[in-house]
Amino acid sequence: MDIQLKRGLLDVCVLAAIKDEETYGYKIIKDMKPYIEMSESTLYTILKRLEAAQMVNIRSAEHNGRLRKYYSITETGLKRIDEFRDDWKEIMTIYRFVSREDQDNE
Amino acid sequence: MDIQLKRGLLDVCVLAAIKDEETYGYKIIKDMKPYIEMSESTLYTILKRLEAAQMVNIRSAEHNGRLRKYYSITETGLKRIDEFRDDWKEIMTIYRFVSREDQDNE
DNA sequence: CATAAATACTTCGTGATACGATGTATATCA
DNA sequence: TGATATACATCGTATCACGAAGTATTTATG
Repeated sequence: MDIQLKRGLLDVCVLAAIKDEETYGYKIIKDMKPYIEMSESTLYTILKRLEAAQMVNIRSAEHNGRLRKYYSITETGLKRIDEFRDDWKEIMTIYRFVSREDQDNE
Repeated sequence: MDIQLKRGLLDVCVLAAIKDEETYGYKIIKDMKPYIEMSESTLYTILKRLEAAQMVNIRSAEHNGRLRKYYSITETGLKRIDEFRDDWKEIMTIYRFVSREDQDNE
């Protein structure tokens, strides 16, 4: 998929992946793969950004002798998903504008 | 609307605005205003980009003593709109992923 | 046992691009 | 006369997705 088209989607996708359960970076990438793909460098950048915006909480915990960072969503993060649903209405309007057929032919 | 969300949409919106009739920059902005807003600097950058990609043709003509640049869409430009429709299917999948409700509550 | 692959996270540099600010120039309107 | 609309252009900046590369451990695979 076009990289520019992904830009407004990725943040909210990651939030959606975290929404239901505390999870960690590597798992997020695998969970989202059927829907949208992103590189590791992208994901960890996004997670940092979401933390700075206080949309996720981070907890470090040992797993198999290694530290793993677990992410959970915050109220602000949930609000962000709701806002996306509002944006979606605008996007649908745009989509109809772009994909409309000419009145005359067909 | 979130600036990042617009990024993949703007190019194809401009193409859609040009699709039906030869038009010019200032008019495009006004035509699209109900659907999506963009600054003039953004629009003219996009038009240049679309020209470089041979998705639009440019014709300069005098209007009221001033030069005005008229844009029309090319085959490549029409193809770009079609490709966007394919991308749209992926976007819908992503939307469903983001906006799904939890299975348990509600 | 050695080597490869998977897991897990990090840092760095780059390229694409939307925008505000600013500039230029003419026409129209109050 | 001054403001507003029309019409296009240039420049610098901030955001951000990505590939490349690095670190380190665990788990196959031969």
